[in-house]
Amino acid sequence: MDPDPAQVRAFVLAAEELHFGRAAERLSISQQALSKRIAALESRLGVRLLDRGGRGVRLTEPGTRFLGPARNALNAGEAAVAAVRPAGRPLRIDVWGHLFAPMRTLGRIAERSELRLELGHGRDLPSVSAALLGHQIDVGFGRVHPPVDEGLTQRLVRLEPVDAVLSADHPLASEPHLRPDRLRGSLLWTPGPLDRLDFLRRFADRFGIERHTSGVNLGLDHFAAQIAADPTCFSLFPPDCPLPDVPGIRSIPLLEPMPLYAWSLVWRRDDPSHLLAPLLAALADQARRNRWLEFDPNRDWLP
Amino acid sequence: MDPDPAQVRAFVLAAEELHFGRAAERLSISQQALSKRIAALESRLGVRLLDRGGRGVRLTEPGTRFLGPARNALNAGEAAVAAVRPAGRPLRIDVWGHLFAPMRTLGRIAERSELRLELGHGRDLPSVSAALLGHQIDVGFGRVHPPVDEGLTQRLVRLEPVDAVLSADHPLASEPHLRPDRLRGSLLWTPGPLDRLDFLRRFADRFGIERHTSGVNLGLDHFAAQIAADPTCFSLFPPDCPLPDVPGIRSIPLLEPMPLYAWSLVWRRDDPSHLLAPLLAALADQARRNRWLEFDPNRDWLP
DNA sequence: AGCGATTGACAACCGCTGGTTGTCGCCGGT
DNA sequence: ACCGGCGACAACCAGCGGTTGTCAATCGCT
Repeated sequence: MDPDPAQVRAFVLAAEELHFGRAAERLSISQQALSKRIAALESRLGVRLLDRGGRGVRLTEPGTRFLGPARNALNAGEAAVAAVRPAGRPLRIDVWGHLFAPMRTLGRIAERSELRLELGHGRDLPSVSAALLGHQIDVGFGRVHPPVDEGLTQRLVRLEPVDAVLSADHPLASEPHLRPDRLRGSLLWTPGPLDRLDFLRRFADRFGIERHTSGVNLGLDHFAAQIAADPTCFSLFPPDCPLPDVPGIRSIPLLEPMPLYAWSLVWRRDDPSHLLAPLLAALADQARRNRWLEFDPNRDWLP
Repeated sequence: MDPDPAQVRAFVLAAEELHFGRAAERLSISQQALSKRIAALESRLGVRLLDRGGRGVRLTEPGTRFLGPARNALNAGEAAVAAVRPAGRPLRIDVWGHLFAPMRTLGRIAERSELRLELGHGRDLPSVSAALLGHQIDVGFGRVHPPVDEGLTQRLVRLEPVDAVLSADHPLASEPHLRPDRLRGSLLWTPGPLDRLDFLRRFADRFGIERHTSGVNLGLDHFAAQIAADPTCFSLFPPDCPLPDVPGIRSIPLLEPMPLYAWSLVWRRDDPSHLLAPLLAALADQARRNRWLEFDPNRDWLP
């Protein structure tokens, strides 16, 4: 019987990393799943491929012998699909909205499926809509607030919670979590003109919070430094996005309600390009696996 | 993502046969399953590989382009496992019992797993037991009647129904099925000395049937010719084994009760050879898939 | 030594994939 | 026009392969 390429790839990665956890990470599965895969491969081959000693992982002799042919087999497989896959042009996609790492979701999607993306950056929904209708891009990704332009469709693909991020000197800095209305005394610092940051505006309105707009967006490090320096300010930031390594900054989950940022895709309704389908499928898959679309009106807040 | 080798192999076979049914047969799966596999592969590649017209199946242009690399990928996979699989010696196995095609079960097993078997033929259980204990063979396959020799273990692997086979001139020849006791007027013809054909003897005893033994076993064609020539005789034969193409011969299912022939494996209890495990696993697998081990005492008869 | 952190294995659970059987529609030959 | 052969479609179900939760062993740090 043919070896399962998923198992073979698991072995190759484990052999490269010599570390189950990291190899699993690269496959974006759990360490346990990777362990099972390799165990299954070893049992099918009837040979131990890796020595798991207390001190890390090492290749056994048969493991060494297997590694090369295993890589060849994987390459041959990919060559086979490449032989039929019409390369096609990459999918042109523009991202907009809350400035911080808005495309890490897309980045992960793109590297896990074999989609080819060409990422751009739009200023806001209207500018991206215009680019779509002008055929400069194929898809837009950001927070959609209705009504969307005629001729465009949208689909919600991810609901993402946000943390409050504030200085270590802020009075609330040591709370384990916060109700949004407890931020009422603080100033919501927004890195850019507020009319482009619809979510922040609505958040402030909903919870009665004062806003302070700095004129210009100088990037993530500057943002973090600003927050760290001013104990009267705070801002919002997604928890699964690594904060820049600035001392004196805290990230605190918001609960009751938990504010959710809604990411959607927008595209021309009549787009005949078949490039979109794989992207939608990959996003739907990730959404299911990571429960990106769970919404409980009693628990969550959505502008 | 890597292509699933099961799907690729399905495509390669279908491309060779240009016929879904035959390709499915070679994979020993159903035609529907093969159809789904190929559809899944096509959908994953986003390309149609085969044209299914009313007049047979034909390769599309992308299909032609894919075929070669696909074969390479499969070969590379097999080369990889061959690189670690210690070839080892083949498993020596002896078969005995009711003379007709007793090893077609094993044959199918052997060709579907990548076991290497060395088939021999023993006269009866005692002779095979002796060969086992003398280390001339590793496993025996046949109908085991207790007590089995000290130092040997056995496992039941298949229950197989038997048909009555008789001449077209036999009075019961046009029945759709028979109760075994309706054969009481006929002679059970046994191709060989009855003491080696324990099943036939017990069958005759149980249903009160007279036996007639021809001295010597002259092979399957001779057997069929004998039966066809004598309308007072009948014998027993497994229904899924093709009868030789002799005119005037009928095979009729037996019901109420349905007699079952019990095939078992026998081996040395202390055999340290790891060669046995895959065989047992493959047989267990086939038994599950084909319901080889279903037994209902109200419906079936087992000597 | 003792403690905590790290790392892989094991168990329970579960949704989905890929198999099965049963049936249908289409095409071509007689 | 009918019949037979072949592939597609539908419904169903077991098992695989993933997840989370825990445990045991080892190593480094105090």
